Amino acid sequence: MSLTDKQSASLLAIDPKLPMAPQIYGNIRQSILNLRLAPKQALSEKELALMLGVSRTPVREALIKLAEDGLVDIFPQRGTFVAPIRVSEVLEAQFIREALEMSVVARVAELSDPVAIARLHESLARQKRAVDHSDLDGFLAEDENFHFILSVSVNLTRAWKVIQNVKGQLDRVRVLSLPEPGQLAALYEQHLAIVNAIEAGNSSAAKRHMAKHLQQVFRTIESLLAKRAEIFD
Amino acid sequence: MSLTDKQSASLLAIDPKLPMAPQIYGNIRQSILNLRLAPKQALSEKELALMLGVSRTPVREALIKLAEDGLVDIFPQRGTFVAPIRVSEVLEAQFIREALEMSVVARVAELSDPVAIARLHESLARQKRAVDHSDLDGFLAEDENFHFILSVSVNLTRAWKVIQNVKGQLDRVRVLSLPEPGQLAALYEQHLAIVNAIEAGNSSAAKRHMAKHLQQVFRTIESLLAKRAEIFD
DNA sequence: ATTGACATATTACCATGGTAGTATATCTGA
DNA sequence: TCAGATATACTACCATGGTAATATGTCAAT
Repeated sequence: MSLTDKQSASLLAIDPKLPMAPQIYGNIRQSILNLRLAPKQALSEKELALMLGVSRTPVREALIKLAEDGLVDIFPQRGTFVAPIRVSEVLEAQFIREALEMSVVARVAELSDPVAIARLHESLARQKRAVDHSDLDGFLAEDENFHFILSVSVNLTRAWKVIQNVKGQLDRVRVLSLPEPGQLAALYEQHLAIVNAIEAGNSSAAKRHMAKHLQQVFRTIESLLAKRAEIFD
Repeated sequence: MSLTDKQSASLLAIDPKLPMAPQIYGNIRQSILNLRLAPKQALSEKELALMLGVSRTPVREALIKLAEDGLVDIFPQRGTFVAPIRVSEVLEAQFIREALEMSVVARVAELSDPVAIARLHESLARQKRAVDHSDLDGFLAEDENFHFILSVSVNLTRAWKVIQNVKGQLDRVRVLSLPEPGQLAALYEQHLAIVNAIEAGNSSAAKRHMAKHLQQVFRTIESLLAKRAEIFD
């Protein structure tokens, strides 16, 4: 199927004053993560450039970065395709994220910075509102922000970049399971437990709750493998 | 100072049959890591392309990737420069590497795969030879391989990529301290302790030795900050 | 001597054309 | 009907030219 058929609406928001390559990257990335661009869908430089109203060069740069994220596969002289969801890569992304975020949250608990804790509580309040309104997109954005606050509060911006990169593989799986009832509330409760452990300065409890939180993905994969086999490779 | 003056010899090994951008990336990266390209040195697309006998496009792609690694700073419409060694980024790279490699080595110890253990012993033997011959470059290559074996033996190739990326920040510091006498032998002993813990299936001991091993960088930074202040920012 | 305005040079960024390599469709021969 | 050869279309990759933004050097005015 051609890209143009299904995609023309969402990919048009490019501000010509700002650097184009990062905008294009974010644009395509979002479309891949929410599965509007399906796994194995072909992505041609030329067609994307035409749709976005830019030249092929910044599109190419965006695709290269997506390939490093493992979200697209580039086959030289053959084509570029949205990467299928590979279970092994999802599990590895989970491994990396868990290793990093457990170390991060331990450090946050050790420092026990009041400003950071206040920010986390503000985030929790916004999450609660999203849960109560069943605002899925709002919750997802705030979930991202919650984990961002954790890393940045202990000055680990590079670690956050790594987490964010591998998180792409996980988000693509999670978006398939989150609409199920009760999921959002469960995630909120886990975040709350993490913050409570941080506030108590209990780093080992913080790590334990974080691990439990992140390992949600295992249950998700299991149930999806049966239902949506076609999007896996 | 111009690039052309000091760099013409080392940057010329480009094979035109293979994709150029990755070759250029590795080429420049190596030169930055061994400090032949000094921190704050200007790198212009045009000049690098001229020296390497290629066009500016693949050079640009290589520089973008190096910027993501934090090894160069790109200032749009102003110039691209070798990044100064920023202590905060070195420490964060250390944090990330430690979090990941401790989780990796724990998994290696839990699996206790005989093939992996054999490979690690072979690597140790090569390291021993390099130490006995005071072969610095040989040891560095085998050190890289040793850590590579750990990740790959438990199928964590993406984790290895992340480790390798952040390791750049650490290598640039380490290359300044490694020629000191006794350093190589100490690293070998630490590798040996790690393998022994793995062989015993003792994952917590493996983690402990790995942490001690990696934290060598703290002592290095301390001694360098005094002696070579000009390469820090 | 110092400051401000202006001209020049240099930069990264984007657009676009050319090329070698690969897949697919079409044709040929049995 | 089907296998193999050929032509066509498509791809990512590289080369190169144009452009707006920034830095630097020059010179006049005070």
